[in-house]
Amino acid sequence: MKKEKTISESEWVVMEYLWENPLATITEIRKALSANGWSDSTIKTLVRRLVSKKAVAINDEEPVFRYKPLLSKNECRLKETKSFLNRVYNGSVSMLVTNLASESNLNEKETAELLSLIEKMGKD
Amino acid sequence: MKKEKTISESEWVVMEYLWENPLATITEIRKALSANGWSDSTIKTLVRRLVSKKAVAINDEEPVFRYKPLLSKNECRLKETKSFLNRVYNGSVSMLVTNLASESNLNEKETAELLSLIEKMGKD
DNA sequence: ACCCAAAGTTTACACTTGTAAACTCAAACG
DNA sequence: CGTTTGAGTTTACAAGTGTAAACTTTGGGT
Repeated sequence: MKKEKTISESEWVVMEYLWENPLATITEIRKALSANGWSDSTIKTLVRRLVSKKAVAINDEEPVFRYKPLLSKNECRLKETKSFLNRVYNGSVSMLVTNLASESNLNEKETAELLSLIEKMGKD
Repeated sequence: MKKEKTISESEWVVMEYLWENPLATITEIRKALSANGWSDSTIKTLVRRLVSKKAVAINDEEPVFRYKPLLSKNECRLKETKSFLNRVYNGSVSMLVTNLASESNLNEKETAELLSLIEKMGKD
């Protein structure tokens, strides 16, 4: 069993940026993320940790290093979604959606339609 | 700013049990959860932490202590769901559902219907 | 040729989480 | 009554996270 390193909340923010800007330099990353109130050091640490988790790779052809995500946004999302679903909703998509629906303002009929569609998704 | 103590993954398992069995005694909790491979001590620690996080209350009227959840499953779920949505899907329900739909086997038309329903939910 | 700022590396430190042993105290058993 | 046992409390300890300072090296400017 490998370790299955997870991406932490703060690290996600960095990943989001890298997904939008693959091959960014640190300067770029710093510029963009310092708005979050993070210091230089913090950002460097986050990037370094992502590299050591093999979520980001370093391109060191040129004088400057460029950082590139190794995992796609989609695969990360799916993984997170799955673990979230299991933890909070026993893996049941329909329960999740029911909850979302009840939080917003769908009426009875709409909710029913929604659920029947979800059912078609097969394994909830 | 209050601390916003969060319930960890392991603690969540304990909460699940308490939601099903409010006012359970430790012995009961232990019996039920030792199946997860946790030692006695571990379970006691988890319960204690939940108490200190004010997620669980102690009823000490009788000789034995009984533990009771202070937060409902629904409110915990909603809170988790919201933070998950923000973290992973920028708070967009429709993006989440799109992703779930694409993972299963909805066809074009079904997916479209699903999305239009989700749109009716207002704020994505 | 020399200094500085920025890139990259090392070290730090408190808090949370997973996991659990050790200790204390009272009730139950024999 | 003394001993075992389980409930509750204290202490432990490594890994992960948030957050960042300090140190080192090096290309660019003067």
